[in-house]
Amino acid sequence: MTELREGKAVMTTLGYALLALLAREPLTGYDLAQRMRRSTDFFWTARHSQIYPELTRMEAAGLLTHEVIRQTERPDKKRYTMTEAGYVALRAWLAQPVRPAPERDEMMLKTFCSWLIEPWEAAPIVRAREAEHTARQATYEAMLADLEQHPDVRNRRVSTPAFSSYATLRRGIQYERGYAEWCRWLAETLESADGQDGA
Amino acid sequence: MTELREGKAVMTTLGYALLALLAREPLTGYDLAQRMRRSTDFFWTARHSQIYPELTRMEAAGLLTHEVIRQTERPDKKRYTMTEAGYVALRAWLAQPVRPAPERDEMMLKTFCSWLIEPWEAAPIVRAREAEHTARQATYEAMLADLEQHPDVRNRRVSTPAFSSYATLRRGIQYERGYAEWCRWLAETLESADGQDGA
DNA sequence: GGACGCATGTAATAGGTTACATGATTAC
DNA sequence: GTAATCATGTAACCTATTACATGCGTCC
Repeated sequence: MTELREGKAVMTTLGYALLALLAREPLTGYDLAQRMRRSTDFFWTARHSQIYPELTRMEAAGLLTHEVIRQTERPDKKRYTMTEAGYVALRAWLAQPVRPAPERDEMMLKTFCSWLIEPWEAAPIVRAREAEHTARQATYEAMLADLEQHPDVRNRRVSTPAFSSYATLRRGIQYERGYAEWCRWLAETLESADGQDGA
Repeated sequence: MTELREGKAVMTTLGYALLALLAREPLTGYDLAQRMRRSTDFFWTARHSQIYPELTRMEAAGLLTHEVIRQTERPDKKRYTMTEAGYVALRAWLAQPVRPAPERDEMMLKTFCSWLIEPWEAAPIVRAREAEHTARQATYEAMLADLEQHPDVRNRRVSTPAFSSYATLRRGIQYERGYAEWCRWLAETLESADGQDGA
């Protein structure tokens, strides 16, 4: 049996994020980097500079294998495929409880000291965030509309990749909608309070 | 004029988080560490090992000063107070747009590959998260009830620390409620799907 | 007697970002 | 010509966590 952690190579969350994507289809490091750059539909981000070394480490640990795809018009690429050991590791991780994540939200931090600036100064920043969240909500909703057509989603076949994507998307939409709503409330409060409440 | 960044000491977000707390009242490193350990009511976390050196750096940059409070029964402590330069720096940061934060949510990551395990295996993990978010929602709601008694909040005096705390708390509650709701939906779907949808 | 709270610090390591590096093809 | 996409990698740096370190007083 090939052991997973030889020297001191313990799995990182990034590693599991890569496995999460590779569990669905074989991908190259470049593909993975693209999916992890902007967190649309996916909930973990990383740059290629972090991904390439991680893939190498994971392959050394026996969780992945790769095949080189030679190309003439473009650079050659490595397509990574999960091994059985990879699936075992991912399933083992899934069964473990979720570790509480440290909350770090710059918008909230600014809101916390928004009393230091004038309402008319603060309001536009809040409005900008509102627009961002509303836009992302719209993007997610379009993706959801597509996914809802999928038979696995319609039939609530929960043990399918399509349903899992559907579940995360629902949370994404809820998150963006909620954030946008809160921004709207705060912006309106700041705007209406402006004038009658000086520094 | 005392310059803020002499060598290469640029402000970090942690620095602003510390200023955000110190803008309300002078505090010791220990006090700050306590407020930043668990993100109840506050939205930035850090350990004391990160806080103490940062305070030293910020004082060197002229944003803070400290006075030693001698104690006999307990160790002496340093109480940090913001300087005018500190307020200027914090306000300047506040006026800048919020940088988009990388989304990293382990629960979402697990949901994304929940199709790999049986519904009856996934459901308890989701239920555990639901309980956590519901509990935090309750904590925040109790804090909100208190804050709503505050005259600055009742009169919508937005340029007060009390109102700023109120605004962040509202978002906190909304966040926890939303997350809990989504967990409930997912858990129920997984539980009801169990049996009629095998691997 | 041992754990916990007060109170401050440093050192080692892990995790993540930015920048450096290369090189072909395609689109404006 | 200039930028963008494809494709992979390394190096330097910054941020954050874990662990090490000290020492007194109180509570169980």
